[in-house]
Amino acid sequence: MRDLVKTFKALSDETRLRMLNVLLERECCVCEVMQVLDISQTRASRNLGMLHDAGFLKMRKDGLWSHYSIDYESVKTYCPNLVDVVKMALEDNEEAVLDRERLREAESIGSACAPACCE
Amino acid sequence: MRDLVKTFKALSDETRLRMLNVLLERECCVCEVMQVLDISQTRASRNLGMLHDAGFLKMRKDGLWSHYSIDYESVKTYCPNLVDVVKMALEDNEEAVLDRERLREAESIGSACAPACCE
DNA sequence: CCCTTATATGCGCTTATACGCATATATTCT
DNA sequence: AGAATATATGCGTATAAGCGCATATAAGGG
Repeated sequence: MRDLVKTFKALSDETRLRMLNVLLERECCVCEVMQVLDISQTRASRNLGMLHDAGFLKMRKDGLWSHYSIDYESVKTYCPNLVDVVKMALEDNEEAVLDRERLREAESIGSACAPACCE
Repeated sequence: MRDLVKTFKALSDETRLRMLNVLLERECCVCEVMQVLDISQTRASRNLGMLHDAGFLKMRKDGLWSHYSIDYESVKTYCPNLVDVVKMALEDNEEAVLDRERLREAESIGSACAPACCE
């Protein structure tokens, strides 16, 4: 029960929903997330950490960068379809669409952070 | 986005998850919920109100009693399967099973509150 | 009309959450 | 080794959440 509460707490914050939204598109490093969502480094790191701690994300260290991505296996074993619920709910959401656009722009003009981050 | 946050906030509390658990069995009035979950009247009323406000429950007034039940239509239009996720997650949960047992006991020996409540 | 019962709510308190600032840690490059 | 960059974290603070107490509201019964 405590784990289930933790799961939903992780989802009950706008910043973290916006993060899941962009990570559902593709893996991102912390500095990409902070630039796409236009939030501080502290805020990006803390909230990505919370989503990771709640089992929604997996993390991959690569040099200076921490790459976060949806951990489909972990989430599925706990709450089937929960990530899909978020995805569907944000599909047509105005702010979520804008964030996904900003993510694509970052891709087309090179990575949001240092070039070495996303090659 | 704000609505989605509100939806998940409603689910990120143990009391409210326990409430959904028993209401997934059947409609209950406030005094039944407070007795099955062994919580105060204030707490029962407030948290049922929050779940109602978030669109998870519908309310039916009948004399002195307020009967709450899952509002499948409302929830489905907003977040398909979200209530099912909760139901599945709590299916084998120890505390949730105990609450459902207490609910059934209340049924077998008459309603938890005044007899007129659940005829 | 008063009393009882069920439910809702204003208020105050306690605890939890979210965040920025500054700093620590870790890695790469020179 | 020292500088630069990316990320994590301790601390203080502002805001929100949860709850109990007392009280308000509302419906029924005597």
